[in-house]
Amino acid sequence: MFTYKYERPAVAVDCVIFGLDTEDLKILLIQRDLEPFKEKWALPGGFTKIGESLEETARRELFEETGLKDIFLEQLYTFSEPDRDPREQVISVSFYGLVNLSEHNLRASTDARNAAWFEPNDIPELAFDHEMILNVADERLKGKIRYQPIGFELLPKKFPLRMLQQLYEKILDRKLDKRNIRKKIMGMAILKELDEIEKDVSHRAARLYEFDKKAYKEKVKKGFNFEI
Amino acid sequence: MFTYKYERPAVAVDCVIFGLDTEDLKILLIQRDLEPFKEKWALPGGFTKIGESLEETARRELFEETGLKDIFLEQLYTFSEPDRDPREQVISVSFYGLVNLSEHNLRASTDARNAAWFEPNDIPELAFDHEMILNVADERLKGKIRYQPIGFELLPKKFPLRMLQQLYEKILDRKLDKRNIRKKIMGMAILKELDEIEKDVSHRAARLYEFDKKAYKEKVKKGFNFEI
DNA sequence: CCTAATAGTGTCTGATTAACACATAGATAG
DNA sequence: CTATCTATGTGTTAATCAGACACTATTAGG
Repeated sequence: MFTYKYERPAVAVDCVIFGLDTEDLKILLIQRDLEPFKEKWALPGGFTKIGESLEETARRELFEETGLKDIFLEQLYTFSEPDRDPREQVISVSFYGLVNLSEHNLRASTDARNAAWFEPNDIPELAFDHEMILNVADERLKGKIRYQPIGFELLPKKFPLRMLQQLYEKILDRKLDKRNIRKKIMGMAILKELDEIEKDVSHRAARLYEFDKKAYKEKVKKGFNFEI
Repeated sequence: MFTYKYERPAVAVDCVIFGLDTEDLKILLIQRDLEPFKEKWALPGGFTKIGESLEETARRELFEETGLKDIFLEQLYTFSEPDRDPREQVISVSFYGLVNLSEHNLRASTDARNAAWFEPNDIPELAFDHEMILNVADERLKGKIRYQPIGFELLPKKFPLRMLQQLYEKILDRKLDKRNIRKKIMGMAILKELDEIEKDVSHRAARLYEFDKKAYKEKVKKGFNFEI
């Protein structure tokens, strides 16, 4: 038991994890096994422990609840409406994360909680104010992906240009011209062309590329700005 | 006294307030009157109380410590390194704010704390990790001012176009062409031309304008994007 | 060998941005 | 009242960038 002179809110984190499989951009949810909102789906997360930073909390909870680790994770926003949790006042610091599903698998959860990927237009009713958090994350992703090369976090390490184009079409929600986007991205010189092509496709195989982080960072130092 | 089953961090807010006077973009600091860092300069802020949101905490502390109220204020980032406060673990949710000094005055502080405006290149050594918070706020302001019409928060209600140009030159730290920036901003049609001109200037007086928030919001609905 | 599917590639047009200079209004000083 | 000073206010041109657009090449599979 711990005693303080003044009343303190609890502090938790919630994570909005976007994952790209072969087709769609999905959202990672877990099913709650405790009250309140028992059985409801919710964002993965949990209470912070003394001695850890909030990002550490987020990564720990994410691993405990879903098995995901070593992923791209950034702070999103801190939610603090006094009544957002029916039990007592809980401040939630939210994070958003990006993973490519082909290289990160959900494992059977140690907490015996269901974890699953949901399509954006098939999200169940969520616990707490998690729908609002999800919306904020969605807007942030849409806004940020045009100015920061975070899209590559959603793609496999080696990817064909078609996949990059489809990703941007999905997130920005409009068609892009193949030639124009290739021109643009190749003009940036931040992709490494590999001596490898796709396998197991029933048509002409495309060349594979990978994001050249080193080249990107060098260019940023010289004033380069990513923009799609 | 309040008792909890698990140890909890304290939760505080810190505010980075940018103010524009006739000349420079300044930062609002207060001098601490308590340990730790007694006598040192720090960002205004304080601990949150149960029942209020963090933005409410920020506005309350800002008013108590500096007399400022009804200003533009947005959440910035949440800092949570376990050792950022030498007393115990304190999570700081930071906000940044914008005011124009000609229309908001610091009042004698009820807390008997010194509050004062500092030039960016004349900031004293700060308490805690406040220098880092300040840097994050600075970057956010630089990044955001190009895509959101928040610059008007720093200007008086009625301003000549020269002032707008100087503001952007100061924040973006480069010269802008008078004709080009006028063309751009007038092309947006988000300024109302007033039937008024500057007073008390020792040269030809310039026409005054004001930001037309209503027109701006209408345009945003129709897909307009502010950009300078 | 024929078909189906996707890869890969260049040009033109319109729009946007950046560079650039001078006449005018009003205040001040002699 | 005249000269000077300071800042206002205003268009054009050239360069660059973004968007529209269509065909040939490669591979797998039947």
